[in-house]
Amino acid sequence: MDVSELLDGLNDKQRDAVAAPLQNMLVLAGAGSGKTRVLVHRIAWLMQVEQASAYSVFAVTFTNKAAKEMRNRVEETLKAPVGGMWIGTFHGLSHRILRAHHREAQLPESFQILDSDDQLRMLKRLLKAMNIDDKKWPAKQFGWYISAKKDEGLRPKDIQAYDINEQMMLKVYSAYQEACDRAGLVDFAEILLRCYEVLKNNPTLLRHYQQRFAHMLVDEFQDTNTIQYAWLKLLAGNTNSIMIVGDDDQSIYGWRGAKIENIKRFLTDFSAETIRLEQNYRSTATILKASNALIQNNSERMGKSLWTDGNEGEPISIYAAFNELDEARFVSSKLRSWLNAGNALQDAAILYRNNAQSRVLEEAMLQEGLKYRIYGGMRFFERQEIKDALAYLRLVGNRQDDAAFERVINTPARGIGDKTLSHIRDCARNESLPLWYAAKAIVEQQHLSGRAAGAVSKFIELVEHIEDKISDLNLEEQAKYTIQTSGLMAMYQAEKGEKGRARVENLEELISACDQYELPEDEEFNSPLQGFLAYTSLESGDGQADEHEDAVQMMTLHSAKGLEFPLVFMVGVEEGMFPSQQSNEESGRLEEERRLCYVGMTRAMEKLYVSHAESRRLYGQEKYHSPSRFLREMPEDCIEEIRIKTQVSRPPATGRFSASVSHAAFEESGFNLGQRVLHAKFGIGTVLNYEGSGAQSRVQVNFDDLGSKWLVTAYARLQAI
DNA sequence: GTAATATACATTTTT
DNA sequence: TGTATATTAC
Repeated sequence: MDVSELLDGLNDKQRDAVAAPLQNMLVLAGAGSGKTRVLVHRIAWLMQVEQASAYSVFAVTFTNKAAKEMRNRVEETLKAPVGGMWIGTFHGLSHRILRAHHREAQLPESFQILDSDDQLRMLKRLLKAMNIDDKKWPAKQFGWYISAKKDEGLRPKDIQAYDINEQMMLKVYSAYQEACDRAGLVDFAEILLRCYEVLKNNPTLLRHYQQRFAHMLVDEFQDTNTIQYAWLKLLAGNTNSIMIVGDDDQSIYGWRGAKIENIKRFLTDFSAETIRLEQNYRSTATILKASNALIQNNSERMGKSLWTDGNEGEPISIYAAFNELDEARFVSSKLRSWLNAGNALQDAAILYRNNAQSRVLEEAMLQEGLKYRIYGGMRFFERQEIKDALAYLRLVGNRQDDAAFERVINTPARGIGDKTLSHIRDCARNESLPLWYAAKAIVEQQHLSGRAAGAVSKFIELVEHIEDKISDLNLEEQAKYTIQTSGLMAMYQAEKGEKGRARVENLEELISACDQYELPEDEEFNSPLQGFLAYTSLESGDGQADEHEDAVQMMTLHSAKGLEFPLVFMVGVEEGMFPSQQSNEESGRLEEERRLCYVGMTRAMEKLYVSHAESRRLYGQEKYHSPSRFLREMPEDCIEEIRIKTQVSRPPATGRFSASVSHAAFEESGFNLGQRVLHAKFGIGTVLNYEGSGAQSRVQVNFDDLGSKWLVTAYARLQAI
């Protein structure tokens, strides 16, 4: 392959990054500036020009999807498979190191991974055992605390608890950690922290990896947290060249520990050069102009301004809806026109701030007969039936896995109730035994009633039988046999309705996933099953089928990061929704909300619609939100206010919460709830409610002509009739 | 063990 | 308001 091909079609800045000398580098890559392309070409360049071996390349991403894409594109570019190259997620790569050095990490060879759900169950169990009131101390809080501390690289011994609250947190953290260690379990944060510690405490090992990975690349660096940064720094050592790619303006995960300041820290810690990619190949000039203007309201930016040599495009359309139903209907009708104009639905996306907003939209799509696909939600390997099956397989491979034991001991129901279980738990705690061995001991010591003892020993026999039987089978047969013999299949087959059918299908899907699974050759697993189990924990499985069906994409703004669509709707752009209520001025999270808005806007390639609703039913109550400040931050010449044509025009556009009808005036005027009233524009209706006081009061009227759904806030010009 | 009823609670999410 | 989970009743 001709080396110059690697630089062809790149702009100057991209070329600078790809062909830079071996040094530490920050590529500040704006949205749509071709950063993946740069990363991929850089790897190819290292191999072709710098004679780097595939073994020396280490590339880190946050998601499996990104890792997969990078690998594919590298292979495409080099026109050859690249074995030996480490491309993966922070967790995936750390896990790989832990597997290879489980002894140094003080983990059993068959250690298993706890996902957040497992972690929560584990904590709940622990809290019960420790007699901690679940009401006063919710398990979730502990989970959050533990993960946050681990993300900071802190073990219980590193933490000083100054108040009672933290003392409690610490106590549970310690107990939880002990329980995990005993059971050979690691949670997500533990994977990173444990890997970091292993490397740090084993200089020889560290040197080995430092020497091997001469070329490190990191994607989405603005999302790294403390431990990830420390881990990278450790691996990079003093001599390796590391290229990080990121965009401080797209940092939207501060709430889960990401440290935006890691980018700046990198510049000093690694004395790195900065290259800015500001040419955008995605959006129209108008969309970019508005996005740039918006993000300029943030302080402490590293500074970057996107530009394009493309078309100006259409203005951004802003729609003020009466309420969330109107908003949804607006979106669906626009999508209908889009489809009728010969476009594909899958080229359109609806973005919202929180998942709860999807429902009304979903209903509107259904009504309009438009196919849609909602991102997020339950993933394949997180489903109940799948986790049940995996728990059997885990227990077969690792009898110490208490989490798996708890999950399947009475699934399907085999007459082992709470009482028997607490016997087992007590014994396990007293003797410091894994639950499995405690159960065995209890049966042997005949501490149980006949029936319970029978049930428990039958369970023990079952697991041992499965282990015995599947040892010579291939992975697919192992899964099949386990799902059948455990009785899971029968149990879900007996479950009636659509749900049961779907679960059976999922179990079958799991078996075929086993069939398709390929054990990575260069990773150290003691069995294919071991590899598959790790795979299911680290790769939650994209889940939904029908991916090829033409459908509108619906997702939160967060999950839209990295994607692009010709047509984008950003809905619910109201104060209190976006920026969200809890991200107000005092919280110090406003800038992150603004970045989120920036991310949303820059998803749009051709056309962007932004909408807000004047009234919105939220948690059973009608809320009145003013348009988001973000709307005001978009330059006027980039936007166009639109309204749909109905017989009814909108209420006055501005000052709508001010005092045309004050509370006092309203009462004085003799209006009552249920009163029939006439509005100059909306016609006749019934007064439903009025609330607030003085200049803030609002009157809600249900207008006859608008249908019962149209609850409109009428601000003035009401006449009693 | 399941079904009915009470209660809490409600950004954002990958691994 | 609607959902997920906990508790209680059968």
